Amino acid sequence: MVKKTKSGFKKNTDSVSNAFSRSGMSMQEVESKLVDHGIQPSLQRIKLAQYLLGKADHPTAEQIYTWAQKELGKISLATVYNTLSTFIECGLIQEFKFPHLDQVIYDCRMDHHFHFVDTKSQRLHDVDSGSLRVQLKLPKKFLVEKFDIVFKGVIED
Amino acid sequence: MVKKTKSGFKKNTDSVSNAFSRSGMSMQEVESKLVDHGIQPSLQRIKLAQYLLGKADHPTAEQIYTWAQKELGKISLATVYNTLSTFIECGLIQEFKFPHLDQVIYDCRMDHHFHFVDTKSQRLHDVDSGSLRVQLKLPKKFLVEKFDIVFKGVIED
DNA sequence: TTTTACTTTTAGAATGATTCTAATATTTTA
DNA sequence: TAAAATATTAGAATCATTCTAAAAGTAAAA
Repeated sequence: MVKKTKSGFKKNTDSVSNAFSRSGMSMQEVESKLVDHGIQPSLQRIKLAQYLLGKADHPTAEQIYTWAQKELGKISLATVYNTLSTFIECGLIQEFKFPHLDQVIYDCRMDHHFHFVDTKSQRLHDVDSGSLRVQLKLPKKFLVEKFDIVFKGVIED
Repeated sequence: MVKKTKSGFKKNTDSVSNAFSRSGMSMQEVESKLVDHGIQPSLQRIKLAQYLLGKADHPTAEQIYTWAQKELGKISLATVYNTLSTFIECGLIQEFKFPHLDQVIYDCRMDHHFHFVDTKSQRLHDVDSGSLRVQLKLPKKFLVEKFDIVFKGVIED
């Protein structure tokens, strides 16, 4: 379980490199963000959160794992999945599944938004919910609670 | 490969039951539909097409397999998947992947349409493309070629 | 502190949908 | 009919993700 703690706890920061000291959030900033979300800030969680919140762009679990291995030297793939589940549970990130991709992608944007898939690069771009208007005519017994949209296309150079 | 043939060919119709003689298409109708699409009408293909085109409602491969086993007595799961691929390749059906489901669903509607997921029953309902209007404001370099929408909600009794 | 109770991390096994492989059966063409 | 092509099959392989059960780490109680 992930429980709130009044104060953070000591971490074995021995093997911490500071590849990100210059980009994204600092360890401290990430740490308090985790605490804010009720997540105990272990080293692995801080590092993964740092990547997810500051550096990554719609990464897959595999990409996160690869990055984390470089960063931490050694981490279990199970930890990556466990941590991602925890982050999702606690509302730090969301996950998306796309028809064109057999892997889940993780997204640090927590607002309601959509995605554009560049079919050339396979890269994802965010589409703000404000840039979209949807009108739907259905029999009134269909009560729509939410909808997902994925746009596919190319990006002109 | 699936090649056009001038005429149909003999099938071992020995074990054919006619559970569907009263609903959906007849074997003959299905057979010519297959031929129209350049698909050699084997017994397995006819039966699966009969199910997909006339009886099934957004089935998964598993459901198709289960039905086919009852209908044909014996059929390989690989045949089900092979046949579905063939049907898709030849434009007889489409496949859809949904975020809420870990299996592909197969759809005999070939027009552009969308889906509504009833979160109570998990059942899918078709949404005609005409019942939807989407306005999108993106930077002009984003050239949208297509989009998928999935609506989620409940159906009032 | 020291003990005790939790929580986190881990390696590797398990799962489950789908695809692959390579052999056999069936059908078409020559 | 023989030869060539296509279809079907059982079972193995794949691959992302989840599960399991043990080991390591951390916090709170005594």
